[in-house]
Amino acid sequence: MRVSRAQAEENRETVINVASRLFRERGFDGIGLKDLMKGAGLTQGGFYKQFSSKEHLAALASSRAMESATRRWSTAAATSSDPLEAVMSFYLSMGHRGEMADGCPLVALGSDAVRQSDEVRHPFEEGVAAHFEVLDELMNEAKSSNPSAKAMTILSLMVGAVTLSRIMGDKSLAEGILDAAAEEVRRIAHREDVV
Amino acid sequence: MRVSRAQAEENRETVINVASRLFRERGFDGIGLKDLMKGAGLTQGGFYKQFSSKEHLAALASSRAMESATRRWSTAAATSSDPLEAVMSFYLSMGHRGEMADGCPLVALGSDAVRQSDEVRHPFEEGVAAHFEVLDELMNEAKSSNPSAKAMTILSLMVGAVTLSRIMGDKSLAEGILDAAAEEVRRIAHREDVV
DNA sequence: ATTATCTATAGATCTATAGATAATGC
DNA sequence: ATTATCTATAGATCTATAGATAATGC
Repeated sequence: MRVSRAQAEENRETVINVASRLFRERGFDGIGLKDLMKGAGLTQGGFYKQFSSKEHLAALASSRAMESATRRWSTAAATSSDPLEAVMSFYLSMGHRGEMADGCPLVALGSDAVRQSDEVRHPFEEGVAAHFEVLDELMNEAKSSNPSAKAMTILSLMVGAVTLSRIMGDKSLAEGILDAAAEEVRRIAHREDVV
Repeated sequence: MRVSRAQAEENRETVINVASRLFRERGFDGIGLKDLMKGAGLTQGGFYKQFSSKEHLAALASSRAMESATRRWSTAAATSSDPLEAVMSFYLSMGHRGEMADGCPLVALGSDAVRQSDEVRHPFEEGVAAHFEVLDELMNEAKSSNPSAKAMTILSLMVGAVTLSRIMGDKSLAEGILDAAAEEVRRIAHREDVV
């Protein structure tokens, strides 16, 4: 029954990773501890030896999901000659629209996050700030402690577009929303700043 | 105990209205039938004489919330000399950011709606289409069966901006996101279409 | 000896139903 | 007589806890 300390740590990580997917797929209230633990190949009873509460796991899972999303943005940006196109080509795609579990947590859980405790909402807030930074870097915006208006606008547009796209059952309309957003992001990013 | 038929119908309407507020405030899973009925001054037991299931009430409440949101847009547009500014001045405001229960259902329940049954998701889909139409009318876009790219872009941006604004605890950043979105909406709406 | 995980369960809460109650409507 | 709403409850599920089990770690 007992496993090695290394295995136990690995199990804990697996639970967090599974939770980060399942919360995005079904919502914080849409999945219970029994199924979360089962997803990691464990049983419910061990949960409270690993985590202090479901809420705490939600915070850890949200944090991990947002970090993974930020990493996906900066990796795409770093490995392409056109960083913005690289980000848009996965984010504003029908593939991303259809993939809840591995997609952007801001889209999958944005409206839920607002209703959660500060402990759970905070990772989303940090993640948004991190996304702003990636955007400002890839657009070569002047370094500042505050995000640029461009970065705030582009992220709002991208998050909103995927959200609306998922709501629309009509596939061609869903795709139209993503394409319209992509075209607009290009204009915003390439516009010269005027003072 | 029994009330008149007219009063019964009025009670049913009250339950739907209360639900449309409470679902936005706490999420579909965040409130039970007991509290929903109590919000209308009734008890839990009468619920199933009025509605076939909680899910059905969620569909009715979502439909009502989206209709009310669409009406708010068209009323604002119809009673101002600058329709777009009228819509933006309430939608992209800190007041709207802080008011979950009466605010836009797309922001309050957007990510939840995607996970719900078609019966519940459908009112959101209809509501998005209705918002597109209001936007195209107030921008005097050529009448078409499909929404314009401008309408799709503007709604995506506005929904995304309020969502991110609610996630950010930092008030001045939250306001910055709304202001940046407003400025961009103006540019998009006033841009001449180029072919 | 310690401890990671298991089975089992307490206690709360949730949706849905059954049947009683008391007013309306014919 | 009908029926809108009430009280009461069934049955499922959820979070959290208790204590048993069997492997690790010293």
